[in-house]
Amino acid sequence: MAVHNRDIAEAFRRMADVLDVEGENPFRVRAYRQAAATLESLPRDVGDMVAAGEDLTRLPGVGEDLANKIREIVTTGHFRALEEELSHLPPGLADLVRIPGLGPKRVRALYQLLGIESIEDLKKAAEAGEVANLPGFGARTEARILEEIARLGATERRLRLIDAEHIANPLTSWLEACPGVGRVLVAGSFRRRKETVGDLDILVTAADGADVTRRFSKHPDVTEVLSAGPTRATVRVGGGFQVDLRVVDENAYGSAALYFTGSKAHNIELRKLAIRHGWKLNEYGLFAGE
DNA sequence: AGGCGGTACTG
DNA sequence: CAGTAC
DNA sequence: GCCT
Repeated sequence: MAVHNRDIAEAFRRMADVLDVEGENPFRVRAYRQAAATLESLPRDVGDMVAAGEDLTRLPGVGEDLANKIREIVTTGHFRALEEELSHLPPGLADLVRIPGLGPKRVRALYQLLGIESIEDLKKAAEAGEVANLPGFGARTEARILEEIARLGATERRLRLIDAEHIANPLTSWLEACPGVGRVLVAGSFRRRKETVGDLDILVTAADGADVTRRFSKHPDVTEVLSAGPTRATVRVGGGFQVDLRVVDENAYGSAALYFTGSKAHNIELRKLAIRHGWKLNEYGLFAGE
């Protein structure tokens, strides 16, 4: 059975999760995730490239090492480095870092302090109220963990663009009518008109951000407030769809619109370009370096 | 060999 | 301040 | 881990 890009990407992601929990160098972890993303967006089957003897290191984020690992997976169907790493950990532990709010440090704390080895274990512990007592955790974190676990079963959370639009439009009108709000722009992948949208990134200009995020958090469609501060709020609306609201000053509108429209890869290239010119680019503007 | 994005919110 | 997310 |  042929190995496809998707399978290799999944293996690399799994490797990243395991290394993450093991406390490996975060940049090494990121390299696996980056390569996984490259493979998934690749229009060609990497197996064909291997068969044709093509140079895999030409792919962005794929160097000598990962090219060898891709070849290994394609030709043998095995990924020995992953199997090796997995033997160091309970098999279900690495899954925990996929729960939003849980990074490698918290997962290790759960494992060491409560012996939690899987999402199943975590669910039981959280239901028993044991998680809230851990250092760095609290009642709110515990509640959120349970919600995230419940969401995990639900089928893919991405929405088709048209469905995202039906959520975005009323929110946009509502924000435009909000006192103190100037411009309103739905940025992110929605603005890039991607086929599906994972969340909504709404950019707003206002002088008093805290007031806007506070009002927004009380919008009738908001079912859950994940965070809310003076410049940003993250909420979920009916159906569990995530909406990020960012508030910037009017004079940062242009750079914020650029920044929050992305894509992430595009932003990274732009930042590099700025650095090469001795400048610094962020969501607030383009500035002279240092 | 040395850098790897920069900023905001929670606990 | 550490951890996490974006 | 990759990239410059």
